[in-house]
Amino acid sequence: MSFRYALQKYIDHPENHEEVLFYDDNVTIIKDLFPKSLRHYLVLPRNKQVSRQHPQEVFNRDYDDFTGQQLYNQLQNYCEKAKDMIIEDLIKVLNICNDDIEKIADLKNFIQVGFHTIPSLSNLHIHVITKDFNSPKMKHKKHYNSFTTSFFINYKDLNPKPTNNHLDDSQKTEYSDDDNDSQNTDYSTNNNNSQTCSPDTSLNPENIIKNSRLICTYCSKDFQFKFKNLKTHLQLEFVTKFKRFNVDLNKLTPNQS
Amino acid sequence: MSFRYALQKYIDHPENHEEVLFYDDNVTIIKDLFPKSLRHYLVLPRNKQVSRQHPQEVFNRDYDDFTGQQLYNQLQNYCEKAKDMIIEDLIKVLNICNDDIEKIADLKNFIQVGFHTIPSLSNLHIHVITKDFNSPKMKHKKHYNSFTTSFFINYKDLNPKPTNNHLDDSQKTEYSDDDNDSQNTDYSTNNNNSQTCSPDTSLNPENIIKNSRLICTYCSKDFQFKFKNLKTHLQLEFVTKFKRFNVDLNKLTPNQS
DNA sequence: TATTCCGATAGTGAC
DNA sequence: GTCACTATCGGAATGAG
Repeated sequence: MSFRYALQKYIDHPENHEEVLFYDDNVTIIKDLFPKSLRHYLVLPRNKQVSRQHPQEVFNRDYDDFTGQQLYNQLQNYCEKAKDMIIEDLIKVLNICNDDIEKIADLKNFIQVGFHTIPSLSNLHIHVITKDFNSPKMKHKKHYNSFTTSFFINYKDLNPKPTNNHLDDSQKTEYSDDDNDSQNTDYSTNNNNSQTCSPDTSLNPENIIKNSRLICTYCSKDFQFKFKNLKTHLQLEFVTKFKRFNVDLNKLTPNQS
Repeated sequence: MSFRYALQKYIDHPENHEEVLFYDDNVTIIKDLFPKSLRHYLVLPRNKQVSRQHPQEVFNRDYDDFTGQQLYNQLQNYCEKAKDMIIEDLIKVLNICNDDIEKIADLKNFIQVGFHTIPSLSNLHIHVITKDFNSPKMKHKKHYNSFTTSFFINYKDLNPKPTNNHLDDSQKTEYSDDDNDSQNTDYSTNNNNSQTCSPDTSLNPENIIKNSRLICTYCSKDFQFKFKNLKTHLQLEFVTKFKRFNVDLNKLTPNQS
């Protein structure tokens, strides 16, 4: 078995692995073993047919026992569950009051959910990850850009049912809001395709993560291709964001409670 | 004083420095502090006017007290002296009999003399160096290619008096040999400009040492741009060449007797 | 874009 | 192309019998 099936074991035998946070017949939810942020979980559909799909097509076909739309809705619930698990964990770690709605809402907005355009691991997996990107395992430009450019596909953008997701304000209509959940979540990323590249290469997803400059997700500062500088800066942004909590920042370790 | 005048001290105060092997009013001869071969000496003209010349022009003008041709002839003698010093040193180190003409002739052919097209150090300096290029200080491609491509200007090719140096066999005539010394020396290098590059960049000396592939000077094997592989190979070639001498090869240390 | 190892490539600073 | 330091960029292997 090649490295491309490194996630298979969590699908086949979720009960055997420490890093499994939850499983049922439909999904396994694990801590990413190489977390790129303070919290970085993966939702793994266990259905064999689904697990071998590519992100861009998984919801645009039907399966033996369910439609693409049904699958989308089902997995969306598991993604919400993964988000909730992150929130619950952070509430504990950060000593947040359960009724501090503002802080909790802020944390929810600090989580993004979606796929990589070209995953290296073959088993379909959904990233549920906080947006600090402050982690020792965040080691190079492609790591960062895989979450902060259009290489990252937000889960919401894959809903096979047409919505107003892709319409700008002038095109929005009142009836378009029917099926969207009304949570105050923000899955958006810095999909800065507008950088000057030759047109052919900019369309290639591999080149997007290779050639996109490093833009801070907090403040949009451009670090060109100086990854170390970005790392230092992200650590500062992290401290700025989390120092208001009653906790030793050194104990905010990626995927560790 | 910037690093570009690192050699100035040997010109101003040759008596103060351990690495000075010889000096008189005209030149200082030193061991290169970062030898790129088993033996790597530098001949430094001490005349202020001469010291600030560029290699390509130094012999094509006249000076207050001598002509370019006179300077060329004078420095040629000092280069021969530096070569002789290397030979004498190696005869000792390698336990060679003084009457072993063959081995000594072979060593002479194993030394090259000349300039870098674009020296980084401003004081004019002539490299007198064995052609093994087997040294811990040989650290990257530019080091190697600066001695083995047309970036290296053989001293003989700078004689301002027209000779047959640049004529091919069909153009050679009997009168053209008048002023050349008749020693059995070979200053030639692998000036492989014929590698496929775009014409504009291949003419740029900086691009020659950057873009020329790494070719073994012993066997012409092409190592592309794999410098580490070349290093390993040069060490093997070195052992092959010197194992016939009665000496522990580990003691053949660059510029150390 | 899974990681890790190794090495090639590139920029800087040096007083 | 001086050196030495740091960092970025780039390829290859990775399994299992």
